[in-house]
Formats: sequence, structure tokens, C-alpha cells
Amino acid sequence: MSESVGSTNHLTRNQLLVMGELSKVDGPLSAYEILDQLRDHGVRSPPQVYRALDKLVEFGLVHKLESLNAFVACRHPGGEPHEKTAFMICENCGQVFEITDDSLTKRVAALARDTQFSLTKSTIELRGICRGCQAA
Amino acid sequence: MSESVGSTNHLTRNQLLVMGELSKVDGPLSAYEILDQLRDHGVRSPPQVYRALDKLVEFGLVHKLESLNAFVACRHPGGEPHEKTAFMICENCGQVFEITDDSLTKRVAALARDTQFSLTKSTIELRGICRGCQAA
DNA sequence: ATCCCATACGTTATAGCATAACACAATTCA
DNA sequence: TGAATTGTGTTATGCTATAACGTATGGGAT
Repeated sequence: MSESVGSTNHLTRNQLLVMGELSKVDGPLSAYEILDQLRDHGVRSPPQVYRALDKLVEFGLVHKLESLNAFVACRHPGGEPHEKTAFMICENCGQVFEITDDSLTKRVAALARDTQFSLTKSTIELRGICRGCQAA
Repeated sequence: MSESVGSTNHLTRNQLLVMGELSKVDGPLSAYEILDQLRDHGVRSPPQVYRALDKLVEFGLVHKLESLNAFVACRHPGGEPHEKTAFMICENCGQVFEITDDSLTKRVAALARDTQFSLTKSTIELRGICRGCQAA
């Protein structure tokens, strides 16, 4: 059993702990918020958290929100690569909505192709007020 | 002469200094890089730079690159609002290409509309290798 | 002119985000 | 078994950003 590239299986202890924290909340958490939650469980220093986060992002289980310097658990069931996610971030309630819009993805890809830009990663983060918060 | 909302005119001294630094380089600069450049001109502390940057961003003269924690001068001639810019960032040479693609903009707007998300600002940053760097 | 107000300034201190570098442990696999 | 790789824990440090304070400045309105 060689369990190749980027599998979601057998996360290490720290990775599991970090993933657990991100999974049990609805919104994003900063690395230091995660650290604070995990002090009881033996996690004591930033590098421990950042290392776990790096791997989880690499595995596609977690996304980094650049405009927030924070991290969210990926809400996609499967473990597909899908590095083409966009986010809507509510500036009122803090909720993050993960979206994969095919035509948006395609438009971005086309844009890159047209300019002969070899795309590695796309960061798309939309800020605003979500439906629920507008009602309220 | 009332010089209303968000005009690009009569920037303050610090704003001009910061704008000057951003204008004379081709790529993005961090706030602290700007600060270092301006020490000779009497700028001594981070808040001075950050305050200037905040205003310049507000005026639409400068963009913040969230995925880089850095700032670039806007390359659009006019002073239109155009908060719908996207960026391609070359991970090899560091150059930043500012693009305004109407159909991308529209797609984002449609996405927001469909989910009844009231859009305030969109951050679109594409990472990869630019045409020039691929050739080399 | 004078007062008011809004905006900008300068400074100190501190908060918040992230990584370098080192030594050691565990795991894999030849 | 031993080499290579990956993960761990720790200390220290660097980079990014803002809070909070007091002062200055410049444009109305009266």
C-alpha cells in the first residue's frame, strides 16, 4: 500500500488536530486562533500549526483566504484537486461561501491562455454582504 | 472649487512620496520597502506609510495585492473607479500585470447577483509564469 | 479674523502573521 | 541495518499592520 501523491489518508497527529479545529467551526480561523485552541492538546508553537496548514492546503483539504490571512476547511466532499475555487466572504457575519463556477473558471483559464500566462493558482475572493445579512 | 469625492488632485506630501516610489518601480512594493526608501525624505514610521497607502487605494491610484501583502501603482490612465481589476503575478520575475476583462467582471457580478450577495470588492489574483519568463 | 471641524501628521508601542534554523524522532524502503 | 525522507518540538526572529496619543494644518462658516 503505497498511498501516493496528495492523498487525504493518514494525516499526522498535528494535521488531524488542525483539521479538526477547522472542521468544527463554520468560518475561517487564523493560525493563531487554531494554536490557541490546541494548546491543551500539546500544540505549543506557531510552526507546528503552519506546517500542518501547509500540508492540508497541499492536500486540498484547507484553503487559505489571502484577504483575511485565515484558513477554512474545504467544503467539497471529494478530494479532487479543484484548485479553481472562489470565495464569497460576508463582511458582516464572517461566513465564507465556497463556490466553483465553471464559467468563471473557464473565463480565467481563457484569459491566461490568451496572454500566454501559465497559470499556477488563482485566488478569487469576493467581499460583500451575504443574503442572510441583507435580510436582517 | 470644491474638488469633490475621491479626486486624484492635491495629494498630501506623504501620499505624493509614497505614490512616487510606487510609480518609479515596475513591480509591487511592501509598505516597509517603501518606508525604507523614504527615510531620507523624513518618513520614519509605518503608520505614515500605511495611512498614505490607505488613501491612495481609496483614490484608486494604488492596488493592494492580497496574496503578496504588497502594493502596486495602478496602471490605468484615467481615474475611473474600476474596482474590478484582476492581476496576473509572475512568480518568476515578480512582474504584475493589471487586467480588466469585461466578461470576467460580468461573470463575477452575475455570480454575486445569482446568490444575492451584495458585492463590495473583488480580489482576483492569478499566479503563474508570464510569457516572457516561459521563453527564457 | 476667529472659531470650528475635519483631515493629516508624527511618534511610541504593540498586535498579528509567518518563517528560519536547529536538533531529534519516526517511517519507509532498499 | 542503514540511508533518506518526513514529521516534530523549540527558540528566536522577521515581516505586516494598527491602536492610541497629542499636535498641526487648512478650509469653511459666522
